[in-house]
Amino acid sequence: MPELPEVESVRRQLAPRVAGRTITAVEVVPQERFRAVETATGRTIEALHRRGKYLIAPLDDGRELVMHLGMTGSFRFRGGDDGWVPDAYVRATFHLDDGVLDYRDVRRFGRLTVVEAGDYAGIPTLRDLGPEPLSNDFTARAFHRALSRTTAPVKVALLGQRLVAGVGNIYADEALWRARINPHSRRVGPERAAALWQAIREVLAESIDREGTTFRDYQMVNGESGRNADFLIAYGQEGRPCPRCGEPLSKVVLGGRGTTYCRICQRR
DNA sequence: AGATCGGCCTGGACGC
DNA sequence: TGCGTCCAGGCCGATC
Repeated sequence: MPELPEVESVRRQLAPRVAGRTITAVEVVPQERFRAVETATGRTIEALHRRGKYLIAPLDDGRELVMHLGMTGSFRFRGGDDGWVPDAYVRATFHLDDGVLDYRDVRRFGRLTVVEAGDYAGIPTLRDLGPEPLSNDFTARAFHRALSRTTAPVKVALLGQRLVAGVGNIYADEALWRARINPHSRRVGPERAAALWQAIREVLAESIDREGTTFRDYQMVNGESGRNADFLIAYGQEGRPCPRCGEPLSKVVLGGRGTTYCRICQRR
């Protein structure tokens, strides 16, 4: 499940290979979630940016190719030495002036679309996206204010993308464990908010350094896995002893998402 | 307007 | 072995 560190790792591998390249042809399965992608034909990709879990490629005509990997999306180049051969799960293919790039997505939760630059009216999560957690726009003070304005459980609020961009189920559980905050909490005071702010930045930065977490499906452009899975303390670790207090970690469903936490040292 | 919930989608794990 | 059921979850749209 690509979250910010995984998408950033993809961006870092993809950017040098697509920036400045011209799209000579596009093949894409006809689906609403791939709307207007074929109109990128003939355009040159100027750069590759990331906002939250979205990849955004400005084109040379004032539009942007916006990409979201969903749960199982990945990009792979043909003809490299990584052994990639297109399979039945390729949903789109970009023919570039110097190579062929496949978009593969088993579960089809991903999305590719072309919009006027900055016009995200049709992509509500991107339109309403919160600050980049590793930028100076993300401050503990503003994070606490934003948290105070919502009544949802803090875990659900973190997944909403409006308080902060790019946090998904893995890093929400990791950050809440690190900050000792109960995922059900609907009120988080300034000190605990500051601890969570710090924990979010730490878990994301550490995972980027390890090129992301491969738990099931995530793979990089070169087909390799991220190295952060071995360092997960909470996500997917239910029943294992909490490294702080030894209590077996509990699993509940919160906001429709599996949530693993320590009921002792993340007490409400 | 914000909170909540079901649907999308498919492979893999599990039970019988 | 094979079949059925459940689970994973980011986002979106409908409903409360």
